[in-house]
Amino acid sequence: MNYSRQRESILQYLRSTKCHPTAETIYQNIQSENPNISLGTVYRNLTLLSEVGQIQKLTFFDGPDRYDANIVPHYHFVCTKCGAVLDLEMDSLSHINLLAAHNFEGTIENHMAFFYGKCPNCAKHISKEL
Amino acid sequence: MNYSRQRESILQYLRSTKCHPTAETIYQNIQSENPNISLGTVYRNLTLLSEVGQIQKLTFFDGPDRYDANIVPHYHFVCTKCGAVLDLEMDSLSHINLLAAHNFEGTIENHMAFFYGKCPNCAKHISKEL
DNA sequence: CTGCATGCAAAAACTTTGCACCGCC
DNA sequence: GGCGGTGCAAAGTTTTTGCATGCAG
Repeated sequence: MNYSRQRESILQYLRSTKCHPTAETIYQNIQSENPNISLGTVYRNLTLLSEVGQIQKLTFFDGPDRYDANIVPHYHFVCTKCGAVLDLEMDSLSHINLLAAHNFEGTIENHMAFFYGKCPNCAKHISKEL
Repeated sequence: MNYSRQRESILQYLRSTKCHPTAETIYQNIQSENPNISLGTVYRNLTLLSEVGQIQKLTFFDGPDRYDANIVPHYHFVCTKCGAVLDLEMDSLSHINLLAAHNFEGTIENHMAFFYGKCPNCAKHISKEL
């Protein structure tokens, strides 16, 4: 994989934020550094980087996929009110792979999990309204 | 919500199968009963039914969303080889909500999880090849 | 009748891809 | 120079929506 300024820029941006941005958001935020970059290039590089494991692709219910440069296993929270995606500080749930494998004839390699509810901000506002 | 033959048909079909079909698959399979039904109607009803909690929408990494008439909490397995989606027989992991809530200021309402690996069929074929 | 539901087709939303050109090594 | 990467635009895929019409209550 050759060096490319665009890919570098994407990776830098992704590492600089905890927002789990979408391809579109990344595109907009690196345009100052890469005035001529195209959205297609952003997608191509995001796909590439996640294939080689340098970043992680996050797919939730709604909206476009999001990306995360934090490849240490961790879990995500999605706010059902404002849509924010946050990292959760919690231990690995690797034990649940065993639970899943228990009555299963195939092999369990891994799992994907996310949690949802109200984020700290929205929870605060809701409690005020009551 | 008024009665509609189309919605009834979608629900019936979904309840008759364990395949977790996509909107497209549902559409194709109920055409014999509903020759003039449109894909838009299928989507509209699937959205409606999942909003009122009569069915469940499943979003995985790739491909279109899938739907499940089994609304008893349960988990899914996705085969990384053939793409099959299977139900897992395992207990609820509701305890993981507590783990997630532990260092978190917001509220955890629920979680979504799926497991991936090789399904019984693919696992069998792979072990033969070795 | 009144309003929700439908069929149809267009469009929206998101992502991938073909192609000619460009830049890394 | 060769090969991988890019920009651009077109096309692909999945889902939603506007509108006129149809059916349930």
